[in-house]
Amino acid sequence: MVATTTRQQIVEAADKRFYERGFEATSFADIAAVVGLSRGNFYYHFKTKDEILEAVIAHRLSKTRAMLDAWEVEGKTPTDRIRSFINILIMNQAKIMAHGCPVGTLCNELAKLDHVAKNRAAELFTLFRNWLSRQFRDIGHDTGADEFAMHILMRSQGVAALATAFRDEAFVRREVEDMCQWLTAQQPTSSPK
Amino acid sequence: MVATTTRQQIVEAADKRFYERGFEATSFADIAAVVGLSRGNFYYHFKTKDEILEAVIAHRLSKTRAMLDAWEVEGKTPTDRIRSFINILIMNQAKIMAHGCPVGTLCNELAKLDHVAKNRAAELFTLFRNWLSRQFRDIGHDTGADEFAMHILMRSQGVAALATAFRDEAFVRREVEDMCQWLTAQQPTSSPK
DNA sequence: GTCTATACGAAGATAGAC
DNA sequence: GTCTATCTTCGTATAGAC
Repeated sequence: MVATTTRQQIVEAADKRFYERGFEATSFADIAAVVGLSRGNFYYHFKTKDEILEAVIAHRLSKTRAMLDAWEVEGKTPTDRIRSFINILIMNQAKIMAHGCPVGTLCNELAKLDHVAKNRAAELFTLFRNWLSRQFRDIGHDTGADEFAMHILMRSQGVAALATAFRDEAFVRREVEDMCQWLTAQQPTSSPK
Repeated sequence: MVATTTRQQIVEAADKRFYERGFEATSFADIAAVVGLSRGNFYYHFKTKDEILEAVIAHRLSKTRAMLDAWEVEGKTPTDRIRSFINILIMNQAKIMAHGCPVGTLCNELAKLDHVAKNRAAELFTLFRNWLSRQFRDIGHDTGADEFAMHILMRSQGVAALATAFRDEAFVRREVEDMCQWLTAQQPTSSPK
């Protein structure tokens, strides 16, 4: 068994609260209460709020890499793997309807605050972007793979945003279905040039 | 000339700050400083922050209605009018890259705060949705017009989100072009059934 | 490594003078 | 309708005891 350090607990609690409530709206007392720490002790682990944010982003980057690696192993074909990505919208539907996409909403908030960590948070997008790009290359798209990656990323962001505003499950299902159809249509023709 | 009331000035300053910095991150002092008011006097006009938010949303709804009405007059065909909508992504590119979509980011923030006004803010989306839906009906889509409206709304949200994160003008142009092509492809066949 | 106590400023909000 | 003064709460941050 892995002993969960206090630091880890703080990062996980902060991660959750930042996602559910937002970075600005989350206070130290808020996080400390979840972990069961006094506010004073908090500063032993993190000196400033920005330090916690950096730790949370690093934690999310690490979790995301692990998830992408898992999809790499599970999916038989690149197309299957991309479907894993699209399906997050279904898997996390309830959370997305309540709090939006964790990546998109964090990037938006940090952009507004013009926060030093805004580009660091965007690395989360880059992780997905590069992974998707590689899948499209593996399908056979020697050119345009990155454009395809951005397109599918864009769609998932759009669906998440409207899912939060309208909380319409049928809409989410429909758009996921449409994304999968689009994906199928992107298979390069097997006929020779 | 229209005498700008202090109340109007407050609403417009709050509107701008809420968009550029976010609702939570904007303080009374912040808005008061822009208008040139003391904090104390502020409360003569608005009792709570939520009251300002409601006034800002009402103001945005009114501005949006005026914009949609203008597009209605300017655009010769429904397709032209929908293009006006798509083109906001180009027109407001710089602002979107810095602060995201005003509607999407507000809805996201209020959803996280589980704020009483979150559904009120979503009415801004509904305005666009219904307007787009009507355009698609006018094109000739007796069924599915709302689905088309949601699809185009979804795409514009997705583009805005990634524009903020990556600040890539080429990406925005490419996706706008792709949306316009999609739109053209949605013209119902003129051939009889 | 964890606690209590405390400093400090910012923010929301109120009372009352002008 | 605008101001100053004031209150309270909260959030960030520090010092120092256990």
